[in-house]
Amino acid sequence: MKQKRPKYLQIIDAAVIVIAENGYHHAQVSKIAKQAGVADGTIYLYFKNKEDILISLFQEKMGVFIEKIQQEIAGKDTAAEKLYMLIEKHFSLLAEDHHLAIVTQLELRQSNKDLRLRINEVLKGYLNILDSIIQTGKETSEFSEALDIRLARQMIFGTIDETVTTWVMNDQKFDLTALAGSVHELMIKGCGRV
Amino acid sequence: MKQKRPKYLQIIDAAVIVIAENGYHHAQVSKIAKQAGVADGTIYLYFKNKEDILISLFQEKMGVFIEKIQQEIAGKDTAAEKLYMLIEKHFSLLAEDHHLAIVTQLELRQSNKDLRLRINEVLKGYLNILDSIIQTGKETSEFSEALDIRLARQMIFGTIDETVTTWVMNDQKFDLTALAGSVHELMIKGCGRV
Amino acid sequence: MKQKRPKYLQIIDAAVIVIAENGYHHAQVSKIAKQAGVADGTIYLYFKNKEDILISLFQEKMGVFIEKIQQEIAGKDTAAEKLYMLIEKHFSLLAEDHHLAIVTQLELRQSNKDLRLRINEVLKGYLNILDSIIQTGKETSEFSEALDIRLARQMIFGTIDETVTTWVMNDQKFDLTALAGSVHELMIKGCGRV
Amino acid sequence: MKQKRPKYLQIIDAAVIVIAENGYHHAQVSKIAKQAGVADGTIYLYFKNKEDILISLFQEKMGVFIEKIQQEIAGKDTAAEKLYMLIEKHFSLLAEDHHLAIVTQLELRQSNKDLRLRINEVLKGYLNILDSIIQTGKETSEFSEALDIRLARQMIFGTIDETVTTWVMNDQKFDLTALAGSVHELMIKGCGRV
DNA sequence: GATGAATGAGATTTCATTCAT
DNA sequence: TATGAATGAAATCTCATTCAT
Repeated sequence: MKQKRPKYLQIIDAAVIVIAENGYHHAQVSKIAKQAGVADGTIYLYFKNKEDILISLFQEKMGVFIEKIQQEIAGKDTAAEKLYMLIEKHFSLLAEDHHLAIVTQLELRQSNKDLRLRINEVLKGYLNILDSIIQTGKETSEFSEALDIRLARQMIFGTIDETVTTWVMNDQKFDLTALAGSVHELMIKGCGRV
Repeated sequence: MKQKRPKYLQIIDAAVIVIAENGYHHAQVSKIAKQAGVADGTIYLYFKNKEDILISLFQEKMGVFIEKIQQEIAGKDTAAEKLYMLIEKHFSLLAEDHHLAIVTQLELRQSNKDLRLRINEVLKGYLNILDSIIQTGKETSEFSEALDIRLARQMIFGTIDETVTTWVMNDQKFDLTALAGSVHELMIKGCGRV
Repeated sequence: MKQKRPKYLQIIDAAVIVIAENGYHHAQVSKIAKQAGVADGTIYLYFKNKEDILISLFQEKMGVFIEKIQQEIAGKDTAAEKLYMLIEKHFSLLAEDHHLAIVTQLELRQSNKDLRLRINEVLKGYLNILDSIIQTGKETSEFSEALDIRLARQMIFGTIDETVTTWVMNDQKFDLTALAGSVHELMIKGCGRV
Repeated sequence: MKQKRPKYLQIIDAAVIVIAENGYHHAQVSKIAKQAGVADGTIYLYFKNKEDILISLFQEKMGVFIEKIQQEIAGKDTAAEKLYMLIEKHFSLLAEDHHLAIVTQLELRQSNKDLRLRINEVLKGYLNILDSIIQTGKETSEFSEALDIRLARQMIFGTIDETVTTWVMNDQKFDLTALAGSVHELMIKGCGRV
């Protein structure tokens, strides 16, 4: 018997769609409720307030994101392979969900400082994966032993993020996933031994 | 006789301060007017609307930014040296103006999609410099001939931007300019020949 | 076998506590239900709507109030003695139940005009006792024969009510019951023969 | 040249009318604005928020109230005469302004605890006049030297207030001002020497 | 009788922009 | 040019009540 999808997820998915299609500032609670097929007030049975929807949205989606990436890289031996899977998965997961891509790359960044600080907390889980890949790479001598982990992390995340944002800004016209190889190569060279 | 500073610039400088100190969403036109020492209505003699203030702000400040960077790299011979100056200047110019750093890295990103598209237009001038450095590097064989210019640009800009944002988010506690060397090294390795 | 306390009274007592502790405007039906240990919907099996809870509360509590006062004054001979018992009992009954005092003196007065008109209906039972005491006093010539019953009633009720309200507003810090004698003296002089 | 009536008073007068005619809970800011002939937003140029309108209303009206009463009693010699003027003026001022009477006796009492505490602050000015009349009466031996000032004040204010409220509740059908004499007599007897 | 998840109407306040002076 | 008082649209959230189980 198919279990009824909990309203909690129903609302989060509705929020992604509404924000992606209307923009952060035009994503009224009433629109989200309508999209989710519930009454306005029902939203507040599952979320404390509007901001809570957005944080939960990010946590929920980023949680799945991190989990999938961890599954993929667990089976890989080298840091280079792990990094490739991370980039490839990052690109493909967003390429598969255009709405989510718009929300994470453009709309959620319009939130205020407080919200962004809380989003950054969630983001730490992702950055920790990156750090551990880099650390592994240094230990196996795949990467330069002089490599500053924080800088390397900023390079990798900054490059990935900038690439995805460019792709979204260009209306997702080119094949994002196809870039994984080249981006990976750049990163590996940057991290690599001289 | 010293010319009276045009109100236009007076208002832009006021906007930078008000946005940096109050945040994008609390930077009301009336606050900017007060900081600039003019009446609310006066703002509209110099700017079409609030969005116009923000775009003008970015144009004005980015214009100076680009000009200074171009001056610095004009005297350098190699692509590597040019890239170093760009990174160093990028870091030092923002390190010198904390208000501006907050505005460009955090606050202006809360603007809506339309405004950010127009900001991206302004940003192109900066990215063009980057492209020409990379192109030069490829022509002189400093950089790999297989290097994808767009990807390299995204790596360099993404890394610089992520580094500055991290610095601002950490309340500008560490020495940003001191990172120029390490960041440059990473970029050069990423762009370099195998 | 002790009969199970009817839910009806259970809910009324819960309402007194919730209103006293949270204030009239924060006394949601759901809070009253929780305090009473029943489900929200159960409330509506015993009361027509929220207003009905409040009126019933006042009826129930005022009924006991009137009954006790009538018992006390029945044994007294003179109007003066009857009036003393009324004042003393009025003060002592509220001094014994701080929650109820807050509800009747402060919170229930925030109700709208309609509700207060209906509360006034209930109050008439009390005012009738007052009227009959005054009438008795006039007949026995304890009180001035020129005494206007309605005015005398307003004086007595107004004074008692104002005194209790002052006591509640001052966080019930002084001994309300101890004032019965002085208040009684004032009233007797006001009502008395020249 | 007739000076334009300040918007501040215009809005307060509008608030009295709207609250009297619609009841406290249906007196939306937009209704008050419409009645005052200004835009909704204009209200907030003169008042911090809705509660501020109500407090200002009470202060403004009570200020006039107190001033007029003080003028009247200043010319009187005995405490009894002063008390008579106070009662007579209290009744007549409210009898002249039915809207205001409804607002002070019924509607404003529906406000929350905070607001009522602030209203009580304003009321103190009135109660101080009462206290000084009673004090004077005691000093001139018009009143009993054993008279408790606080109790006497509660009797007088309680009786006046209860009388006015009864009058308002009865749709102002009887002649309130005509009661001044009888009420005064009651009070004087209550306060008087045995 | 009892439950409690779901409903949906309704109002305060902000702030970019205008325009008469 | 410069002013600043006035405008008015727009959206979050609460909570009394219902009804399927």
